[in-house]
Amino acid sequence: MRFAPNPNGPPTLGSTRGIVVNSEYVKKYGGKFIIRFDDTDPVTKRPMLEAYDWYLEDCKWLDAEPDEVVMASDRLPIYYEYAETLIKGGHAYVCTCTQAEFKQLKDAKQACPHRDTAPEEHLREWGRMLAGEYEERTVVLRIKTDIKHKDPALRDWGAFRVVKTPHPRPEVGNKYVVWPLLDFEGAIEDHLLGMTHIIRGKDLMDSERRQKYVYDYLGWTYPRTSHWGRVKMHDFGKFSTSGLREAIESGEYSGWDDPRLPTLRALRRRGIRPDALRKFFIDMGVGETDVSLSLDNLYAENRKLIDADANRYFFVWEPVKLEISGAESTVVKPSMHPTVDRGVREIAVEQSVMVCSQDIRGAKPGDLFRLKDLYNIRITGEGTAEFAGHDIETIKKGGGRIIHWSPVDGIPVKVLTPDGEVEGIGEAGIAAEVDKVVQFERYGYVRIDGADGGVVGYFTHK
RNA sequence: GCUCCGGUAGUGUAGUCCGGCCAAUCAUUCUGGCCUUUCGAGCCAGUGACUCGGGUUCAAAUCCCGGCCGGAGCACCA
Repeated sequence: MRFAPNPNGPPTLGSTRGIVVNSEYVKKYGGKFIIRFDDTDPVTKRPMLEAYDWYLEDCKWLDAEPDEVVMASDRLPIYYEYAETLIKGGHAYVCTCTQAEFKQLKDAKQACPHRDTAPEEHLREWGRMLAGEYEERTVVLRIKTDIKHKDPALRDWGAFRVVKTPHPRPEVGNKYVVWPLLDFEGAIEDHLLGMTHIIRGKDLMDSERRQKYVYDYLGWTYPRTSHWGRVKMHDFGKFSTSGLREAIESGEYSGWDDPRLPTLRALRRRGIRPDALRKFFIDMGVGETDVSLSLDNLYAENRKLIDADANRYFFVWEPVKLEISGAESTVVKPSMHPTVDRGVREIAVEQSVMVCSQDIRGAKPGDLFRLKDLYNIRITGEGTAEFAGHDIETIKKGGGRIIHWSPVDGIPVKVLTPDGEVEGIGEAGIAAEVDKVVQFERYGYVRIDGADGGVVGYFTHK
C-alpha cells in the first residue's frame, strides 16, 4: 500500500484519510506501507521543502510510520528509461502541437501529425527534449492509447513536459528540464514499488484506465484499486493548499497550525488524539459515495479518549465581578476530576468572585444561584449578592442554577478557537497544565499551549 | 458536448457482489429520563432511512431498464 502526496503544503484532514486507511490495511493484512512524494511539479504545485518532514512527522504521530520513503524527484532517470522503451516500441511519441491544437484534434478523434512518424525520429526528438532544446509548452511526450476512444479522457495522454524552473530540493535543483506527469510517474512507480493494492480518491479513476495502456505495453499487471468519493467538511469552508498559503502569508491566519485550519498540525495543537483520527477515518470506510461530514464523530471519539485525563478548572469568559456580602473568607478544594481521583485544587475566596456576565444577565434581586463547589448566593443588585448558605439541597429544590466562577486574583486566559479568540480569567492552577488537555467546566476541552505571560489555550471541542 | 462513478435516518456507516433470517446495523447528532455541586461524563429510552417509476421473481435495499439528483474526468496540476 502506498500514500502518495505532493508535499506542497502540510497534511490536512484529507491527507489523513489516505494515511490512515492505507496504513490500516497494512496493519491488518501485512505488507509494506510506502510513502511516495509525487513531487514532480516544480511550478504549479511547487513542493514546500518543510512539508516533506511534516508528512513524515504526522505519519509517525498517526502511528503510520512508513516502511519506505520514496521521492519521485530523485528518480527521473528511471522514468526516462521507460519512456525510451515505450518510444522504441512505438507506444509513445513526441508531439509539438499546441495545447489548443491537440485538444481540437483529440475532440474530433483525429490523430495529430506526429503520432504516426517513425519511432527513430521520436527518439531523436526525445533526446532534444532532454537536452533542453525545446522551450516550455512547445513539446510533450504522449502515450499512444486509442485516439478514437469513446471517452475523450483516455485519448493519447501527456506523459512528460518541459519545465525549466528549478526544483525546490537543492539536491535536484536544475538537474532536469523534462518532468513526468502524474499518470506516468505513478504508473511506473506503482509497479516498481511492488504495489498490489491502491486506494485513492475517485478523481483518479480515469488514471487507472490511462495507466493500463502503459502496463499493457510493458507487460505488467495493474494493482487492485478502489476509490473513495469526495469529502466535504462542513466545519471548514472550501480550502486549497495554495489558497491557505496565501492567507497565511497575508497574516489572515497565524500559521499552518492556526486552530481555524483543517491541517493535522492544527488539530494536534488543539489536543485531538491520533487514535481518535484513526478511528474516525476507519469507521468512515472507503465508499465511493461523496461524503459531507461533520467533525462531531471525531470529537466524540476524542472526548472518550481525553475525558479521563482532563483535569477540571474554572474559566470565566466575559468576566464580571460579583461582590458578596456576609460570606466568610475561605479556601475551597474542588476535585480535579468528578470520577477519577486525582486530588483537589485549592482556591482562596474573599468577599468577591468573577462570574460569566451571561450567567447573571437578567438576574433580579432575590434570584438564587449556587457557585459551584462554594456556596449559595442571592442577588441583591447590579454586581452584588449576599451569602445564602451552604446547603446544596436548597438549590436543588428551589431550582436555582449552579454556575461556575473564578477567583478575582485568577490568571488571564486566552482561548484560540475555530471561531476566534475568547479571553477571560481562570484558576491559577491552569498554568501548570501546559501541553495537557483540560476541561473548563461548562465551556469545553482546551489544550493548554503555553503559560508565559498569560495562559494561551487551543480549543479542542465541547 | 463526450465519458465514467455513485445515491440506506440530520451526518457517517453495515447490509448490495451470492434476492428470503432486513418492519434494515453501528456510531454521532437531536429529544426525554436517571444520576451528578458542569450545559461534562456515565446509564436508559425515543425520534429518524432503503432517490423515484417500471420490470423479473413465490420473494427485491439487494438483479434489470428508465428518470431524477449528486460527484468526477476530458490539463504541458496532483
